[in-house]
Amino acid sequence: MSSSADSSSFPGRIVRRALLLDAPERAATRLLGMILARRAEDGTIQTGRIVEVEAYLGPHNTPPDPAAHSFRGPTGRNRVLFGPAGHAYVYSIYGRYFCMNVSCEPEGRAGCVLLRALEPLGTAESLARMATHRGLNIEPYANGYPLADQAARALTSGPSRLCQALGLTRAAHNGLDLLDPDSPLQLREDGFTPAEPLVTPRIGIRQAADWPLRFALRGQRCVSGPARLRG
DNA sequence: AGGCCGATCCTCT
DNA sequence: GAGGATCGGCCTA
Repeated sequence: MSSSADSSSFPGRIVRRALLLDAPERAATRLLGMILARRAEDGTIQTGRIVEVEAYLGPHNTPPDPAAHSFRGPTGRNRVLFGPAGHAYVYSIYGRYFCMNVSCEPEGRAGCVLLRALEPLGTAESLARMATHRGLNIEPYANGYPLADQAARALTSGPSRLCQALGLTRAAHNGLDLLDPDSPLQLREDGFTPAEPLVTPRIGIRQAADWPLRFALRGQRCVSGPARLRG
């Protein structure tokens, strides 16, 4: 048998739910440095370290967050946000992409954290799988690390890129408990301790465009956005 | 029933 | 730096 640990089990250990039972700004900074890990139906896994996030506030806040999907209360699409902390909220955008959030706060409060970028992790085989998911040529990934900066960014720098790389869809992943050891999509931690994050306004929104709710790890190559927002 | 628009990405200039 | 793809969801009527 030549099944490497990488392709059969997730790295690190499951995150404690208490870390996410909190306001989105605090949950967001705690998510930085954690690992998002997905097990595909064929048993392979794809993983990345979270390097950029954005907080979206629930409608109970004053003032409420007009950029949040929960702004106008529960709907069929956003109901996961009003449920318990630590679940995946995956939605489709522009008809062709998905974005993924982590719900936070106690049940009834709809705060959440958008995952905007990952540093890809894993073996060459795993990186190549992510490249295939992204529709990229696997050749730059077939030898594993070190990955060129440009190749790493092409994989997982951006909220919809990371969903593509990990094969995340609304149909398969929306509502999953990220802290359940049997879940095919989990949040893990491996002892990585990030420094104080860069804090900026959120990207790509029109409402509340100046609220400082984007958090990124300084010096991380996969952080998205224009240079001045990448630390 | 219909219209509008987006927490994006990619291509081209 | 700008524009197009593409469609589900939410709002108005």
